Amino acid sequence: MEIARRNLVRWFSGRRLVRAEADDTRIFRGAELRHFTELSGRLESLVRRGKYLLFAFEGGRGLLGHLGMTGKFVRRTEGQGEPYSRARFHLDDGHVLHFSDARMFGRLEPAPAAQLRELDVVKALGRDPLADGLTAGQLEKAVAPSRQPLKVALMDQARITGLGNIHAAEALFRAGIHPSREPASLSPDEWKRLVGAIRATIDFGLKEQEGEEPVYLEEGRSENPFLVYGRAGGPCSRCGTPVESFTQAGRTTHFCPKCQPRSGVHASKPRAGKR
DNA sequence: ACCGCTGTTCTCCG
DNA sequence: TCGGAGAACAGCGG
Repeated sequence: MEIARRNLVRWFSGRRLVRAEADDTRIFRGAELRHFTELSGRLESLVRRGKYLLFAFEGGRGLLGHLGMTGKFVRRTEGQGEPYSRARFHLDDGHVLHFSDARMFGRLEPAPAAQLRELDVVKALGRDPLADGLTAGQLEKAVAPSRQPLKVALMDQARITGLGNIHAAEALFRAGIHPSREPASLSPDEWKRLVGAIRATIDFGLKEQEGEEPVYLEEGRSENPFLVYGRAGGPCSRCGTPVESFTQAGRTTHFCPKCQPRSGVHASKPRAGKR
């Protein structure tokens, strides 16, 4: 999402939106299409909060954007097609920015720019490690109260925002902490390692995609760039032990059983009032 | 050809 | 309230 933001800022820089048009799909979340097609002019600001983008256009109009699973912004030239293009920004330099999204889990919801931060889904977001900074203490305060397994708690956008399934697994691997650990059981040193690992995971992801057009995991890459995600059955990149996977809250979690030992894991479901 | 997976929320139940 | 299951949707690989 941060790469998408940087691309959009660059593409819009010094240019004007001369025409916005789109297909009427669920990405507009029921809003009237004219609220989108009325957008025009300069992009005055583009702020990212977690996985959301807050667009502010000249004239006070705005958009709340989210890529969902398969959404992406791509730049094409006028007249050039783009598969699964759902909405298009025509710029005054002959380029067209497409919001392309096969599964349409993404969102491009028109709203007055001044109100974007007040939308419920935005207000509900926790601290953003990249935009706000994150200390070990802040991470602990946000995540330790969760009764969920640690990886699930890290993906809870109301605690800290921005981590999805891949980055949560990658951060836990870097920190050497098992994804099923009970958040309240982490030591001060583990919180410190985890916050550093989150930062390293984000930095790695940014560096990895720097200057690239948005790509899917499988496109344009011969090889999985992640340390543990998607490597089930294969050797751990650090110790060679076979990587394992299991399901947490409906998502697949990958981890190395040796680098991320099971000590301190949830017994199962901790019951209140145990002694 | 079918089945089971997929960088994400959101709602509906128990 | 919290947490799990299923839904929204379409493609891809085994």
